[in-house]
Amino acid sequence: MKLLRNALLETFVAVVDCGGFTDAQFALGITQSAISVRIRDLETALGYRVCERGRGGFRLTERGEIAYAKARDILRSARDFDAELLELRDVTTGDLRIGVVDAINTLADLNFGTVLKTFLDRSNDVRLEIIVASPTELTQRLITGELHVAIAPFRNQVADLTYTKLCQEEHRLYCGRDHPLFDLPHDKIDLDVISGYQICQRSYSMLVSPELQPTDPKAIVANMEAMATLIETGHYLGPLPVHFVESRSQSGKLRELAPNRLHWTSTFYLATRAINLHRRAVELFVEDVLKSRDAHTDR
Amino acid sequence: MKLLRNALLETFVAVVDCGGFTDAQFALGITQSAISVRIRDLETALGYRVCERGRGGFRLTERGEIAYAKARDILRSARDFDAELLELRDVTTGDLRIGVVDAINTLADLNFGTVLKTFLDRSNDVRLEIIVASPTELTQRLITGELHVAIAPFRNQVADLTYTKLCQEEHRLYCGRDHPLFDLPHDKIDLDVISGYQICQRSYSMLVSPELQPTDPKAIVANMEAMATLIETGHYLGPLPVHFVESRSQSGKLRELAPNRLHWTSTFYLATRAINLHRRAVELFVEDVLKSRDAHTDR
DNA sequence: ATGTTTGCATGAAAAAAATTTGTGCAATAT
DNA sequence: ATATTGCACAAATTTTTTTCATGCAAACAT
Repeated sequence: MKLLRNALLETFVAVVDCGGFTDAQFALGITQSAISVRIRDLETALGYRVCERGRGGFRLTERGEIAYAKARDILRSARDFDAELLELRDVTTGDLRIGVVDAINTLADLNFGTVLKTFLDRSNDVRLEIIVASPTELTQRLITGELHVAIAPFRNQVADLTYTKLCQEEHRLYCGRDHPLFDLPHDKIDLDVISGYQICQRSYSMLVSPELQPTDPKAIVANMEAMATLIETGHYLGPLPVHFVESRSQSGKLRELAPNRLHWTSTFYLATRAINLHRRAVELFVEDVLKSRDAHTDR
Repeated sequence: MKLLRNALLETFVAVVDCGGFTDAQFALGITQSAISVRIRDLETALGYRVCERGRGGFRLTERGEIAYAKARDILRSARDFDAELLELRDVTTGDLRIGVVDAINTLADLNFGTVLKTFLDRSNDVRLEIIVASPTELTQRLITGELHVAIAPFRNQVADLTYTKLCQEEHRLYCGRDHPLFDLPHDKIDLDVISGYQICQRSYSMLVSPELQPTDPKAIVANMEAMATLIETGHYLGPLPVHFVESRSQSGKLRELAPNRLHWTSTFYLATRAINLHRRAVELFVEDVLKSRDAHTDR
């Protein structure tokens, strides 16, 4: 059911997403002719052309770009609005837009997969959307309402959001099989030795201790897989979450460096805007996350 | 033109505002019968009853109350959305919702009336809405988007809003004709004498100096007129803006107390959310306010 | 009590709006 | 040159919305 539907805007967004009228037919379930009329009506109402189309290809106009962005936003709000009104009865429905950082699957203490399963097992008709991004970006998207909840190691917490501590993640420094340090005895490896080599940085985190912070890192990655790949080249040292290394049974390909001295923990939080808790779907998901957390800490 | 119109919700809100179907006919320009069908459709879509109606009177249900509040909010957003898209061509249109504190008309350095006149003289088709409330309330409404701009002596400024200094307002302490202090010579009046009498407080401001702050004030008002009225009873002393007293030619009815020692100034700011400046109407209004301010400070 | 008025519901008819069908046109690909 | 693709448009059709006419029940007046 759609309460705050709007054919014109939905058509516009669908057409842009499909890159033209022809494909949007199937997405919208109406004929190309109807689409043509709708876009014409939209443009008449707005008083300007939103896109160039025809055999020459499909392209948004300058104003069309702005209108598209705004239209997508308002349609998202409209979906959330619908969900809020519908959830006044007891059904759980609407969007649930979750943001996470990457490599969260193997975080045992969180057990993201199980949480999702628990949530979905209620057999509700929630439309799930999972976005992977950096903590900074997740914060931004929470504020704009693009996300309902996010799970990440939030370092700088903003006032508009509420954070709930979830679990710890342990990071250690690794090197690959081809790296000079791979076969060196433990007692020969100290901070001085390590700091002689290139360290690959995580773009959004400041995990590595200050003394190892290279002034001008030669490699920066925004993804855990990419970090592991770079380390495996043997050209870089780099920090990785322990659970990530173990789960990939890469133990043979990577070596921990100075495990006693070099390990950092980052704290994972669940973040959300208070207003989102009015949404039943959000409330239930948060409940599931916390239940999972407590199940782990109780042991 | 309405782009993101929604007949069902608009009908619902209109019906609530009109207190029933019969009056809403004229507000909406459709027959009572059509309204009946629309409300029925809305309730079918939502799955619950939003209001009780009939000869017994009109009353929102519990869920209806919530739905009404949400519907009004989303319709407001929808109007703003329309305006944003329409203003991509060069017309200035849509809502302009301005918040001010009371007794702002006589604030000469601001000249609110002239600013409004300047704005309206552009003969645009902006729907103006002016809300009078306390600074705290104005701040709240700016954040929720209920207001686009506000002019008030904002004391605690929040991060989400941007403030621009406008002008100063001078306050002094006054007493009414029937007050014991009205005829006392100047040199007999000092802080000690004054603090022996009841002082009427402005509910939202902390203007009166700490030493005169009664621990348990006997009178609190949230309105300048009310403050003046109370002072005129002769039972209270109270602070008033100088321009306010002068403009009402109340000079004879009120007396300044210790004008040299007891005067406070509050600073007026223009506040807005950065996002609102995307609206042409808002941008132009802000421009007008600042132009008026500069015209005064230049002299 | 009884009749009247008020406020809303409902079915049928009418009006309005949106969609499909069928076709044409222009730019591109073959 | 011919076929194809992507869209526009007019007429016909379907769907939705509104009005009209009427009914009903609760409140009100007498």
